Amino acid sequence: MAKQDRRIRKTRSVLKAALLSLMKEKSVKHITVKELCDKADINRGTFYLHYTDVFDMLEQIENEMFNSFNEYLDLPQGGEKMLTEDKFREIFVYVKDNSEFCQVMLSDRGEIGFIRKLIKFLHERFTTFYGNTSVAEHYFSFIVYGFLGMVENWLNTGMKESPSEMAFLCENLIGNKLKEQL
Amino acid sequence: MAKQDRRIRKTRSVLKAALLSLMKEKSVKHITVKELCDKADINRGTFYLHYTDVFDMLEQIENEMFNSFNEYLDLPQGGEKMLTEDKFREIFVYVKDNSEFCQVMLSDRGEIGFIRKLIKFLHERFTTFYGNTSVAEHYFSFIVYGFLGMVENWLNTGMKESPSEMAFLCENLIGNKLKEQL
DNA sequence: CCTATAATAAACATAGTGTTGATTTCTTGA
DNA sequence: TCAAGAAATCAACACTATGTTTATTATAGG
Repeated sequence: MAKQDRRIRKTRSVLKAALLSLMKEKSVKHITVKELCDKADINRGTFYLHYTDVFDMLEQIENEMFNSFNEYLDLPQGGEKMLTEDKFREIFVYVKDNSEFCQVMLSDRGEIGFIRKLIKFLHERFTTFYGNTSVAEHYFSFIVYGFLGMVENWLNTGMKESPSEMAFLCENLIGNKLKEQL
Repeated sequence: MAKQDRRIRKTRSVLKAALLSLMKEKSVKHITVKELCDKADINRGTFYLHYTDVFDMLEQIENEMFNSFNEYLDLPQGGEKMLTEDKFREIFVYVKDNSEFCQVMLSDRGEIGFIRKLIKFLHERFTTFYGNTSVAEHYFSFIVYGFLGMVENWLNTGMKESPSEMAFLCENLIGNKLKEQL
């Protein structure tokens, strides 16, 4: 897709900043188009040129984020996509670079669609280890959600460990110990 | 608390049914007080005698659910509260008995506050196994989220396994293998 | 049966919504 | 650099849902 008009980029960017800022104070469900536009100093009519409502806007932002996340990860299409320690590290780097956004979106001010998209995203990029029995599926869900839990905990405890350290923990836990045991 | 007036119970119950029913069609964020009351055949003014808005209503329902869940689980106050296989089974029984509600609330039509409350609930009722180092905290989050993942997967695949079977899987995974390994 | 209280009905001001048309400002590429 | 096209603004609009109030009716429970 061609690069879009600078005015469009600017409008969306300032609206995005305003939304993120408001979401630090209150849940997205209580944010109105009016106050968002006031905050961003954007004509309300302009908002409707881009989005249908606040939730639609958040969803578009989420989708952009997942697209950039996907490009960044650069996993081979089709074939085996099991995450290696390197890929785990890249994920933690990405999360750290977007920590402000991720933290808000995973908090109770966010919107459940983000978590659902994230689980789906991870689910598609982890590889099942142990066939496709229903038990294996349960274990697999356990691992995917568990990984999300570690990311969330890392974010909420100030990201004290480096991405490499976190990747090591993940590889150790998911890639080795669980694999041996299950 | 004393048992409340039958009319109150009836009003709330019919509103709750209407909300759940609407949430099967659309996300809670798009449900208005008006359509909810129309569906429930309740005067809109009556709604405001009980709740401030749809989100407030959902939150009250969530809280009632967690209170009943907590009573049902009947864990000893204060002391060690590590979940045993028996308790795991009880959780799956409870989820099954409330599967309609749980499924909607965990879907993208639900509200993120429910997941946050649920994680918090589980977090408080699992016992940490390995001290309180930051690494242990990460593993602990992994387990709590992982458990939620298994519950969600079980719900979304038609609850084919019995609660006892699921409890066995959990105990095996969380109580034994991970404990030995970490 | 009586009293208290919950639910109803109707009306109201208000705020936010979503859209429109005319106008101004800005961007881009020739 | 300038012209054409597109985006943003502004003001106005009808509309819908909100939240509250008042008077009235219905019902629960002692």
